[in-house]
Amino acid sequence: MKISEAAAQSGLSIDTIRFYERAGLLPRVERGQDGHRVFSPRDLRWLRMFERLRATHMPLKVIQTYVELSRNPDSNEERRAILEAHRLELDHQQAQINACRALLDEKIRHYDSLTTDHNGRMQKTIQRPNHPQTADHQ
Amino acid sequence: MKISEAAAQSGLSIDTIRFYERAGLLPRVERGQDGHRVFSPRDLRWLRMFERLRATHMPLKVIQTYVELSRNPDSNEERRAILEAHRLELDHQQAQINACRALLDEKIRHYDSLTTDHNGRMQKTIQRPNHPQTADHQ
DNA sequence: TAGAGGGGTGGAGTTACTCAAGGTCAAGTC
DNA sequence: GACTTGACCTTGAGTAACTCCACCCCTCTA
Repeated sequence: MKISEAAAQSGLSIDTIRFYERAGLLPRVERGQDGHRVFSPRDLRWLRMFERLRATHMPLKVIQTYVELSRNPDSNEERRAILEAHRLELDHQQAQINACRALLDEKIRHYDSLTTDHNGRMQKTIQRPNHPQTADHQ
Repeated sequence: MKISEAAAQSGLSIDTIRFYERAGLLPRVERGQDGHRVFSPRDLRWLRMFERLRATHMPLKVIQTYVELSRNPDSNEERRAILEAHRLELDHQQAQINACRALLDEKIRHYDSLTTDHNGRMQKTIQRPNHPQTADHQ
Protein backbone atom coordinates (compact mmCIF):
# COMPACT_ATOMS: atom_id res chain seq x y z
CA MET A 1 0.00 0.00 0.00
CA LYS A 2 1.41 3.35 -1.02
CA ILE A 3 1.35 6.57 0.91
CA SER A 4 -1.62 8.13 -0.89
CA GLU A 5 -3.76 5.11 0.00
CA ALA A 6 -2.50 5.09 3.55
CA ALA A 7 -3.48 8.73 3.79
CA ALA A 8 -6.92 8.15 2.35
CA GLN A 9 -7.58 5.17 4.62
CA SER A 10 -6.24 6.70 7.80
CA GLY A 11 -7.58 10.21 7.50
CA LEU A 12 -4.11 11.68 7.89
CA SER A 13 -2.39 13.78 5.25
CA ILE A 14 0.56 12.50 3.29
CA ASP A 15 2.76 15.11 4.89
CA THR A 16 1.61 14.13 8.34
CA ILE A 17 2.34 10.47 7.73
CA ARG A 18 5.86 11.30 6.59
CA PHE A 19 6.24 13.54 9.60
CA TYR A 20 5.12 10.76 11.94
CA GLU A 21 7.60 8.40 10.40
CA ARG A 22 10.44 10.89 10.81
CA ALA A 23 9.32 11.42 14.40
CA GLY A 24 9.78 7.71 14.99
CA LEU A 25 6.12 6.85 15.55
CA LEU A 26 6.06 4.36 12.73
CA PRO A 27 9.40 2.61 12.77
CA ARG A 28 10.87 0.78 9.82
CA VAL A 29 8.31 1.39 7.12
CA GLU A 30 9.24 -0.78 4.19
CA ARG A 31 10.47 0.72 0.93
CA GLY A 32 9.97 -0.55 -2.58
CA GLN A 33 12.97 -0.69 -4.92
CA ASP A 34 11.91 2.71 -6.26
CA GLY A 35 12.46 4.13 -2.76
CA HIS A 36 8.74 4.65 -2.16
CA ARG A 37 7.21 3.74 1.18
CA VAL A 38 5.20 0.54 1.33
CA PHE A 39 2.72 0.43 4.18
CA SER A 40 1.65 -2.87 5.69
CA PRO A 41 -1.82 -3.49 7.14
CA ARG A 42 -0.22 -3.19 10.55
CA ASP A 43 1.21 0.21 9.66
CA LEU A 44 -2.25 1.26 8.59
CA ARG A 45 -3.75 0.08 11.89
CA TRP A 46 -1.20 2.23 13.71
CA LEU A 47 -1.95 5.21 11.50
CA ARG A 48 -5.65 4.92 12.14
CA MET A 49 -4.99 4.78 15.87
CA PHE A 50 -2.70 7.82 15.67
CA GLU A 51 -5.40 9.70 13.85
CA ARG A 52 -7.95 9.11 16.57
CA LEU A 53 -5.57 9.87 19.39
CA ARG A 54 -4.31 13.03 17.73
CA ALA A 55 -7.83 14.17 16.86
CA THR A 56 -8.32 14.28 20.61
CA HIS A 57 -4.94 15.90 21.23
CA MET A 58 -2.87 13.19 22.78
CA PRO A 59 0.67 14.60 22.55
CA LEU A 60 2.96 12.90 20.07
CA LYS A 61 5.41 12.17 22.87
CA VAL A 62 2.81 10.12 24.69
CA ILE A 63 1.89 8.27 21.52
CA GLN A 64 5.56 7.64 20.98
CA THR A 65 5.90 6.22 24.47
CA TYR A 66 2.93 3.98 23.82
CA VAL A 67 4.43 2.73 20.57
CA GLU A 68 7.73 1.99 22.25
CA LEU A 69 6.03 0.18 25.10
CA SER A 70 4.16 -1.99 22.68
CA ARG A 71 7.43 -3.49 21.55
CA ASN A 72 7.73 -4.92 25.05
CA PRO A 73 5.07 -7.56 25.77
CA ASP A 74 5.39 -6.99 29.53
CA SER A 75 4.11 -3.43 29.34
CA ASN A 76 0.37 -4.02 29.40
CA GLU A 77 -0.09 -2.14 32.66
CA GLU A 78 1.69 0.94 31.40
CA ARG A 79 -0.07 0.98 28.08
CA ARG A 80 -3.41 0.53 29.77
CA ALA A 81 -2.57 3.40 32.09
CA ILE A 82 -1.78 5.67 29.16
CA LEU A 83 -5.09 4.89 27.52
CA GLU A 84 -7.01 5.28 30.75
CA ALA A 85 -5.42 8.66 31.37
CA HIS A 86 -6.47 9.74 27.93
CA ARG A 87 -10.01 8.57 28.62
CA LEU A 88 -10.08 10.99 31.53
CA GLU A 89 -8.76 13.67 29.23
CA LEU A 90 -11.70 12.99 26.93
CA ASP A 91 -14.06 13.68 29.83
CA HIS A 92 -12.31 16.96 30.29
CA GLN A 93 -12.66 17.87 26.63
CA GLN A 94 -16.28 16.90 26.82
CA ALA A 95 -16.78 19.36 29.64
CA GLN A 96 -15.08 22.11 27.66
CA ILE A 97 -17.33 21.46 24.71
CA ASN A 98 -20.41 21.57 26.90
CA ALA A 99 -19.32 24.85 28.47
CA CYS A 100 -18.58 26.38 25.11
CA ARG A 101 -21.86 25.17 23.69
CA ALA A 102 -23.69 26.83 26.57
CA LEU A 103 -21.92 30.07 25.77
CA LEU A 104 -22.69 29.83 22.06
CA ASP A 105 -26.33 28.94 22.64
CA GLU A 106 -26.72 31.92 24.90
CA LYS A 107 -25.04 34.36 22.52
CA ILE A 108 -26.88 33.06 19.50
CA ARG A 109 -30.19 33.34 21.36
CA HIS A 110 -29.19 36.88 22.13
CA TYR A 111 -28.54 37.69 18.46
CA ASP A 112 -31.84 36.07 17.56
CA SER A 113 -33.65 38.25 20.04
CA LEU A 114 -32.27 41.30 18.27
CA THR A 115 -33.71 40.46 14.86
CA THR A 116 -36.90 38.55 15.71
CA ASP A 117 -39.97 39.97 17.36
CA HIS A 118 -41.93 37.98 19.88
CA ASN A 119 -44.26 36.43 17.31
CA GLY A 120 -41.24 34.88 15.67
CA ARG A 121 -41.33 37.14 12.63
CA MET A 122 -38.13 38.73 11.37
CA GLN A 123 -37.77 42.40 11.88
CA LYS A 124 -35.47 44.79 10.10
CA THR A 125 -33.55 46.44 12.90
CA ILE A 126 -33.45 49.94 11.57
CA GLN A 127 -33.46 51.85 14.77
CA ARG A 128 -31.34 50.43 17.58
CA PRO A 129 -32.01 51.89 21.04
CA ASN A 130 -28.86 52.61 22.98
CA HIS A 131 -29.42 49.93 25.54
CA PRO A 132 -26.19 49.52 27.52
CA GLN A 133 -26.69 45.80 28.16
CA THR A 134 -26.98 44.96 24.50
CA ALA A 135 -25.10 47.78 22.80
CA ASP A 136 -21.71 46.31 23.64
CA HIS A 137 -22.71 42.70 23.60
CA GLN A 138 -19.74 40.54 22.85
CA MET B 1 -7.97 44.41 38.32
CA LYS B 2 -4.38 43.34 37.73
CA ILE B 3 -3.12 40.66 35.42
CA SER B 4 -2.74 37.94 38.03
CA GLU B 5 -6.39 38.31 39.00
CA ALA B 6 -7.49 38.42 35.39
CA ALA B 7 -5.57 35.20 34.85
CA ALA B 8 -7.09 33.53 37.89
CA GLN B 9 -10.61 34.58 36.96
CA SER B 10 -10.40 33.78 33.27
CA GLY B 11 -8.52 30.49 33.41
CA LEU B 12 -5.87 31.84 31.06
CA SER B 13 -2.22 32.17 31.98
CA ILE B 14 -0.57 35.53 32.47
CA ASP B 15 1.62 34.91 29.48
CA THR B 16 -1.36 34.02 27.34
CA ILE B 17 -3.20 37.18 28.31
CA ARG B 18 -0.20 39.29 27.37
CA PHE B 19 0.07 37.34 24.14
CA TYR B 20 -3.60 37.98 23.32
CA GLU B 21 -3.15 41.66 23.97
CA ARG B 22 -0.11 41.81 21.68
CA ALA B 23 -2.11 39.89 19.07
CA GLY B 24 -4.74 42.62 19.17
CA LEU B 25 -7.55 40.55 20.66
CA LEU B 26 -7.91 42.82 23.64
CA PRO B 27 -7.39 46.33 22.36
CA ARG B 28 -6.47 49.27 24.55
CA VAL B 29 -6.06 47.66 27.93
CA GLU B 30 -5.65 50.44 30.42
CA ARG B 31 -2.37 50.99 32.25
CA GLY B 32 -1.80 52.28 35.75
CA GLN B 33 0.81 55.00 36.29
CA ASP B 34 3.28 52.23 37.20
CA GLY B 35 2.86 50.87 33.68
CA HIS B 36 0.96 47.81 34.87
CA ARG B 37 -2.10 46.62 32.98
CA VAL B 38 -5.47 47.38 34.52
CA PHE B 39 -8.27 45.08 33.35
CA SER B 40 -11.85 46.28 33.32
CA PRO B 41 -14.82 43.97 33.93
CA ARG B 42 -15.44 44.12 30.21
CA ASP B 43 -11.88 42.99 29.51
CA LEU B 44 -12.46 40.09 31.86
CA ARG B 45 -15.66 39.11 30.07
CA TRP B 46 -13.74 39.03 26.83
CA LEU B 47 -10.98 36.96 28.38
CA ARG B 48 -13.45 34.43 29.70
CA MET B 49 -15.03 34.18 26.29
CA PHE B 50 -11.61 33.73 24.66
CA GLU B 51 -10.84 30.97 27.08
CA ARG B 52 -13.94 29.02 26.16
CA LEU B 53 -13.51 29.51 22.45
CA ARG B 54 -9.84 28.60 22.54
CA ALA B 55 -10.49 25.57 24.74
CA THR B 56 -12.50 24.31 21.80
CA HIS B 57 -9.90 25.43 19.27
CA MET B 58 -11.44 28.37 17.55
CA PRO B 59 -8.48 29.92 15.70
CA LEU B 60 -7.24 33.23 17.05
CA LYS B 61 -7.83 34.82 13.66
CA VAL B 62 -11.51 34.00 13.84
CA ILE B 63 -11.72 35.32 17.37
CA GLN B 64 -9.96 38.44 16.18
CA THR B 65 -12.49 38.86 13.39
CA TYR B 66 -15.30 38.47 15.89
CA VAL B 67 -13.77 41.08 18.18
CA GLU B 68 -13.37 43.52 15.31
CA LEU B 69 -16.91 42.92 14.13
CA SER B 70 -18.24 43.65 17.58
CA ARG B 71 -17.02 47.21 17.28
CA ASN B 72 -19.54 47.61 14.49
CA PRO B 73 -23.13 47.39 15.76
CA ASP B 74 -24.41 46.39 12.30
CA SER B 75 -22.50 43.12 12.31
CA ASN B 76 -24.93 40.90 14.20
CA GLU B 77 -25.43 38.59 11.24
CA GLU B 78 -21.75 38.00 10.75
CA ARG B 79 -21.03 37.47 14.40
CA ARG B 80 -23.92 35.11 14.69
CA ALA B 81 -22.63 33.19 11.69
CA ILE B 82 -19.21 32.85 13.29
CA LEU B 83 -20.68 31.44 16.46
CA GLU B 84 -23.00 29.13 14.58
CA ALA B 85 -20.12 27.78 12.53
CA HIS B 86 -18.25 27.07 15.70
CA ARG B 87 -21.26 25.28 17.12
CA LEU B 88 -21.04 22.92 14.16
CA GLU B 89 -17.36 22.53 14.86
CA LEU B 90 -18.27 21.45 18.38
CA ASP B 91 -20.44 18.70 16.93
CA HIS B 92 -17.45 17.56 14.96
CA GLN B 93 -15.23 17.51 18.01
CA GLN B 94 -17.92 15.63 19.84
CA ALA B 95 -17.84 12.96 17.17
CA GLN B 96 -14.05 12.71 17.40
CA ILE B 97 -14.27 12.24 21.12
CA ASN B 98 -16.88 9.54 20.74
CA ALA B 99 -14.80 7.71 18.18
CA CYS B 100 -11.71 7.91 20.31
CA ARG B 101 -13.60 6.77 23.37
CA ALA B 102 -14.81 3.74 21.48
CA LEU B 103 -11.23 2.93 20.56
CA LEU B 104 -10.00 3.38 24.12
CA ASP B 105 -12.81 1.32 25.59
CA GLU B 106 -12.05 -1.50 23.23
CA LYS B 107 -8.31 -1.45 23.87
CA ILE B 108 -8.72 -1.21 27.60
CA ARG B 109 -11.17 -4.10 27.57
CA HIS B 110 -8.55 -6.00 25.67
CA TYR B 111 -5.87 -5.30 28.25
CA ASP B 112 -8.30 -6.29 30.98
CA SER B 113 -8.94 -9.57 29.28
CA LEU B 114 -5.22 -10.31 29.40
CA THR B 115 -4.91 -10.02 33.17
CA THR B 116 -8.34 -11.14 34.37
CA ASP B 117 -9.72 -14.63 34.09
CA HIS B 118 -13.33 -15.22 33.24
CA ASN B 119 -14.46 -15.26 36.88
CA GLY B 120 -13.17 -11.74 37.22
CA ARG B 121 -10.17 -12.68 39.37
CA MET B 122 -6.77 -11.20 38.60
CA GLN B 123 -4.21 -13.52 37.17
CA LYS B 124 -0.45 -13.06 37.15
CA THR B 125 0.44 -13.42 33.51
CA ILE B 126 3.59 -15.44 33.82
CA GLN B 127 3.41 -17.44 30.67
CA ARG B 128 2.11 -15.69 27.62
CA PRO B 129 1.09 -17.87 24.68
CA ASN B 130 2.28 -16.61 21.34
CA HIS B 131 -1.14 -15.80 20.03
CA PRO B 132 -0.74 -13.73 16.86
CA GLN B 133 -3.97 -11.79 17.36
CA THR B 134 -2.97 -10.54 20.77
CA ALA B 135 0.81 -10.72 20.73
CA ASP B 136 1.20 -7.56 18.68
CA HIS B 137 -1.84 -5.77 19.95
CA GLN B 138 -1.40 -2.06 19.61
C1' DT C 1 19.43 48.14 52.82
C1' DA C 2 18.84 43.68 51.15
C1' DG C 3 15.86 40.59 49.28
C1' DA C 4 11.38 38.90 47.77
C1' DG C 5 7.39 39.42 44.92
C1' DG C 6 4.86 41.08 41.22
C1' DG C 7 4.83 43.50 37.15
C1' DG C 8 7.10 44.87 32.43
C1' DT C 9 9.67 43.90 27.69
C1' DG C 10 11.98 41.37 23.98
C1' DG C 11 13.18 37.36 22.07
C1' DA C 12 14.09 32.38 21.81
C1' DG C 13 12.06 27.69 22.12
C1' DT C 14 8.30 24.17 21.48
C1' DT C 15 4.66 21.33 19.28
C1' DA C 16 2.66 19.56 15.42
C1' DC C 17 2.09 20.20 11.49
C1' DT C 18 2.08 22.41 6.50
C1' DC C 19 4.05 24.08 2.39
C1' DA C 20 7.40 24.92 -1.25
C1' DA C 21 11.51 23.92 -4.02
C1' DG C 22 13.87 20.83 -6.48
C1' DG C 23 14.92 15.85 -7.80
C1' DT C 24 13.83 10.84 -9.29
C1' DC C 25 11.23 7.56 -11.73
C1' DA C 26 7.53 4.99 -14.38
C1' DA C 27 3.88 5.31 -17.59
C1' DG C 28 1.54 7.20 -21.31
C1' DT C 29 1.61 10.26 -25.61
C1' DC C 30 3.28 12.28 -30.00
C1' DG D 1 12.95 8.30 -28.74
C1' DA D 2 11.74 12.73 -26.66
C1' DC D 3 8.47 14.66 -23.74
C1' DT D 4 5.04 15.46 -20.45
C1' DT D 5 2.56 14.07 -16.45
C1' DG D 6 1.90 12.42 -11.97
C1' DA D 7 3.20 10.32 -7.79
C1' DC D 8 6.70 9.91 -4.92
C1' DC D 9 11.13 11.48 -2.61
C1' DT D 10 14.07 14.86 0.63
C1' DT D 11 15.26 19.06 2.84
C1' DG D 12 14.25 23.07 4.81
C1' DA D 13 11.45 27.04 5.83
C1' DG D 14 7.01 28.81 7.64
C1' DT D 15 2.96 28.84 10.86
C1' DA D 16 -0.11 28.85 15.12
C1' DA D 17 -0.43 29.45 19.68
C1' DC D 18 1.59 29.44 23.15
C1' DT D 19 5.54 29.04 26.86
C1' DC D 20 9.73 30.17 28.87
C1' DC D 21 13.70 32.90 29.88
C1' DA D 22 16.70 36.77 30.90
C1' DC D 23 16.78 40.97 32.48
C1' DC D 24 14.80 45.39 34.27
C1' DC D 25 11.76 48.30 37.40
C1' DC D 26 9.12 49.19 41.65
C1' DT D 27 7.32 48.49 46.10
C1' DC D 28 7.04 46.46 50.41
C1' DT D 29 8.70 44.02 54.48
C1' DA D 30 12.48 42.28 57.79
